[in-house]
Amino acid sequence: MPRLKTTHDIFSAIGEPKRRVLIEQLALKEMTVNELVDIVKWSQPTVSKHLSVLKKVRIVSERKEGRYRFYRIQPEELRPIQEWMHQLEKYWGSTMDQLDNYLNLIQVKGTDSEH
Amino acid sequence: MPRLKTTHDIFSAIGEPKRRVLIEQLALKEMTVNELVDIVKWSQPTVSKHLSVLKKVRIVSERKEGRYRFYRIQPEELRPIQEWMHQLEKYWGSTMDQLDNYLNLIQVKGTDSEH
DNA sequence: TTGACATATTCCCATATTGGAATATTATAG
DNA sequence: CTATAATATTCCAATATGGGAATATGTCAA
Repeated sequence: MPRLKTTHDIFSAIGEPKRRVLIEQLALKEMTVNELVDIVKWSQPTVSKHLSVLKKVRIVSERKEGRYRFYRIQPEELRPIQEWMHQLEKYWGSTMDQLDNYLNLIQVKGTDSEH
Repeated sequence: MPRLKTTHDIFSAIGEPKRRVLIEQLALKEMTVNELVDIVKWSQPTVSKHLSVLKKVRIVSERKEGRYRFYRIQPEELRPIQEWMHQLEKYWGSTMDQLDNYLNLIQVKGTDSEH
């Protein structure tokens, strides 16, 4: 048998670098497709398509207003990832905890959203 | 221009469900390829290949011992993911923090590694 | 209404990805 | 040495993916 389907969950969604960039931008504020296009400098269809998969996995939601569509992050949807990481931490103790503390302490350098 | 390359970083690596299963198993203990095969019930080449990409992104390391190869998790390599999430949290305040607390409190149900 | 704007969708192509099967490689046992 | 165990690698086929270009859709402005 050939291969199965590629489930489109949160994990695979953020596997795409461009999608991460979109998320980073939308983390700052709700935005319109063209606003995003202006910022990231990709074609409008490219942005729309990526938004579409982000929408499918619920990490972004869409609000229509006239001919504009505002996209906004749904942070809770990152929960599965956090949970997954925490599950793993259970078996490692220190290593990741240290990181956690480190990060909580230093609230850190610039956003790394270089595109 | 057609498309570019798919950078093989940690994010895309854990986008694959099977790879997550392998990580979950290796989180418990260092293991051999065949041990993993016994557990997950996929073909040996399938396991080896996934291990190979996990190795490439450094989330697992390999220790040779005779004809056996022990694979082990390198937890620090999940750091970029944690950092990324934390960066995002900066802009959201409560939502994810609450989750964080919740998770730290209840150290939780069984592993969800059903295969 | 009509034209322009904002966005989504479709079609196509190049490439990436995964799994299976077969085979190569390495190392140990006998 | 040789057979076999443990694992990696190669080759192949099916499918998924992402981008470009063109087009469709919906909505406002004049």
